[in-house]
Amino acid sequence: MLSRKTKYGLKALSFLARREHNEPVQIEVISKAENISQKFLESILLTLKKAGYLGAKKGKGGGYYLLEKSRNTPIAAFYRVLEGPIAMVPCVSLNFYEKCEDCPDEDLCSVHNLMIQVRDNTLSIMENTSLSDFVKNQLT
Amino acid sequence: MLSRKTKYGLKALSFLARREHNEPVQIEVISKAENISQKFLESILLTLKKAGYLGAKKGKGGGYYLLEKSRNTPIAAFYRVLEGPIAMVPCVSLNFYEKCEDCPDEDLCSVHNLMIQVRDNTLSIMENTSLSDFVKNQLT
DNA sequence: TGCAAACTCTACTAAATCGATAGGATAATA
DNA sequence: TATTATCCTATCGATTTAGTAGAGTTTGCA
Repeated sequence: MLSRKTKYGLKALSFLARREHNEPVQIEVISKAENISQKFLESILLTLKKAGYLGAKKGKGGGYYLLEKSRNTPIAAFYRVLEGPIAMVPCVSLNFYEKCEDCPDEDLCSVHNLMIQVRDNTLSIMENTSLSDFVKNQLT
Repeated sequence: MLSRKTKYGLKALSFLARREHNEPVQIEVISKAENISQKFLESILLTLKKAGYLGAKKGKGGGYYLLEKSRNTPIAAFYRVLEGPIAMVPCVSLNFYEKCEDCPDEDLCSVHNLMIQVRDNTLSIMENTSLSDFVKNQLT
């Protein structure tokens, strides 16, 4: 299940990407447009900024803005920052690998082998969908 | 992320399916073979029994056994019983659908549209992998 | 009949995570 | 220097997770 954090983060990115110009938008504007608790969104946008996907400007006329390169960034990248591993089990994670304590041999674990398939499929979608693509199939 | 409950449940099903005959196996045997806390496994197997995938026999020589039809049951079915929805967001779930409060129009939500793709891909794997298939690619 | 084996069921708990909220610090603008 | 808006830390209640404890029930067997 997607956490609200990730969902809200993607919606906010989507909101910013739908604008033609990457100009600062106040948190309040995004939170109202997307029906997200403002304080919660605040921390999410900060995370995305620290990860290098958003810029921020303080003071009057300030806000968060999309960094141009983020338009070509795959959703997988945002997902990893917001949610963590894409894999359903740490032992098949590419970026967050961890061995299972209970499993002596991964190659013989049926769960492991199935989850590799699931990961590959999910990954192929998330890696091949950029933020621009993500936003493309909708109006406004 | 897969919960331990689901992971253990699938491992236990896998253990039972790897045996040729569907004869009762004590919880203790499964828990030791698969390195699962016995008490925890107890409740998981009970769940799978109540869902109609396992049989149980009490007393000496008793234990849990696989119902033959479970061999042809897709992993998706076990997953739903153990973990819940396969979809990452309730608004794209086939079996556990719920509308998002924050989303006025699902068709215009980029998260919704992406998660439909992810769901379809994951589903196609889990619906097309039976317990027998699941176990096929391993020894012992 | 009675005992032991094994599942059944209810209840409880410690720890972690989630989804926020509060409030002050910092920086930019006018 | 006052205002605006992000930055940052800390806290919190509710829920979920991963178990544990222990008594109850059914079955097989001597």
